[in-house]
Amino acid sequence: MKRIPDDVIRRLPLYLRKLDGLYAKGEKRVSSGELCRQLRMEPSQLRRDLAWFGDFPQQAFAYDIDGLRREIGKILGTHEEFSAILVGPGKIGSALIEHFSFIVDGYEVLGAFDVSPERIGTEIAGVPVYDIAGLGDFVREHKVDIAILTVPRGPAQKLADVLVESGIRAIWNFTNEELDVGAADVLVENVHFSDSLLHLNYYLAQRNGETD
Amino acid sequence: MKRIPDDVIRRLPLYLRKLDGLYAKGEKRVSSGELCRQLRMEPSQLRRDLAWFGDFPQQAFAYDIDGLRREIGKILGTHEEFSAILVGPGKIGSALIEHFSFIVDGYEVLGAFDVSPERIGTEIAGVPVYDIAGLGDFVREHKVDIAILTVPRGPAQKLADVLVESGIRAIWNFTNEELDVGAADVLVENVHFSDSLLHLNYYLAQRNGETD
DNA sequence: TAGATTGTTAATCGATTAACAATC
DNA sequence: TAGATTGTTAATCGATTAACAATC
Repeated sequence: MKRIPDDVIRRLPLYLRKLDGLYAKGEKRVSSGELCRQLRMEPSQLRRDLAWFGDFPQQAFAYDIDGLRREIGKILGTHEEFSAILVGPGKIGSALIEHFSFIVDGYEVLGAFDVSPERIGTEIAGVPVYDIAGLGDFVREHKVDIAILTVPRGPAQKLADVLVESGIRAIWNFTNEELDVGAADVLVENVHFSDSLLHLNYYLAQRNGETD
Repeated sequence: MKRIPDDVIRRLPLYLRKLDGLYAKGEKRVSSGELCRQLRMEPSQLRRDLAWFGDFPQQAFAYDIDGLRREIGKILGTHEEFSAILVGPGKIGSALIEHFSFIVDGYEVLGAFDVSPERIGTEIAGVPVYDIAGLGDFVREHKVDIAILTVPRGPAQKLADVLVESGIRAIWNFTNEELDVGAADVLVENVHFSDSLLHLNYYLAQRNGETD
C-alpha cells in the first residue's frame, strides 16, 4: 500500500476529538454524513481517510462511535507511553508542564532544563528543574522520546543541536524558529504561534482593505 | 485573478521569518535557489507563491532581502494595528499576554476576562483582568478585533457563542475544541496543542512499531 | 557579454469529491 | 424487504514541479 499522506494523519486527531465528544454525550452510532456535517467537510473524505487503515469488512451501517474512537486512538498510538523533557521552563514552558496531562495521556515529563540559577533545583508541578548544562548528558543517559523546546528564538538552534547530537528522536518546537536537524532522523513538530497569528492577521488586514 | 490559496498564505510567515533572519545577519541579496535550499523546498514553489502578489517587473536578479521582507510583511498586514482581548487568563493565557509583543507587533491587549474572583481586578503585565460576566458588553462597547480564547474545553463553545453574538470578528482559539460560529463571518484560527502532539505521537508510535 | 536567475506557462502529481455496487 | 450507508473506484480539481523565454 502507498504511504499514508500526512494530511490524513493531521485530520485524525480532529475526528478523534469529535468522536470523544459524541461518546461523552452518550451517543452510540453516527454516520459519516452526520459526522461530517458537524465537521463541515465531505463525507467521502472521511471515508476515504479511514480506508487507508486496515481492511474493514464492508459495513453499510453507521459507525459505532466507541469502536471508531478506539480504532483511531490506536492508529495514533494513544495507548503508548512516552517520556519527555522540557527545555526552557519560562511562562509558556511551565504552563505546558502543568497542562500536559490535559493535552494527551501517556506522557511522563522526566525533567525541565533552565539557565536561570534561581529556578535550577526547584520543581514545577512535581517536575525537577535541572541545569541546562547537563542537558546533553541527561538525554544520553535516559530514554527520552521527545524534547519540548520552549526557549527564546536566540538559543533555539544551538539547543536543538545539543539535543540532536545527544540522540534525541523528536522535538516539539515552540520557538517560532525553523530548526535544522541536518540529516538526522529527528521528528520536528512545530507550533509556531507567530505564524498562526500572522495568518489570522492577513485575513484581518484583507477585510479592512475591502471596506476602505 | 483567482483567489489566493490558503496554503500560500500559510507559507508567507515562514518566508518572512527566514528573510528576517538573513537580514539580521546583514545579508543583502538571496536567490530563490539559496533561500529554498535552506527551507528544504522547491525554488519554483517560492517563485510561484510570490507571483500571486502584484505585478513584479520581471527581474532576473536575486531578491533584495530587505525589500522582499517588507513586501511580504505588507501583504500579511504587519503594519496594521489591531486590538485584542484574552478570555481565560490561566497559565497559558497569562503566558501569552506576557509574550505577546514577542510574537507579532501591532497588537494592543485591551483586557483579560476571568471567572476567578481572586484574579478579577488585578493586572497581568499591565493588562486589567475583568469579570467574565461583562465580556459581551465589553465587546459591544469597544472595537475588539480578535479574542484570544484560552479557557478549558468545557466552557469554550459557550464563550465563543457570547463572543460571536457580541459581534467579534476573529477568534484565536487555544481550547483544543472545534468552535462552531454558525453562519457568522468570524475568522477562527486554531492552535490545537493536542492535535499537534498527537500528530507527533503517531510517528513516534509508528517508529516503535517498525523496530518491534 | 555570458551565466545566472527571474516570472510565468505547461506538465505532472496528488488530494478531494462524486459515483456506485455491496450490504446492513 | 427497502432505504440508508458503507468501502472503494473513477473523475475532478487544485497544488506542486519542471521548463523556458526574458533579462539582469
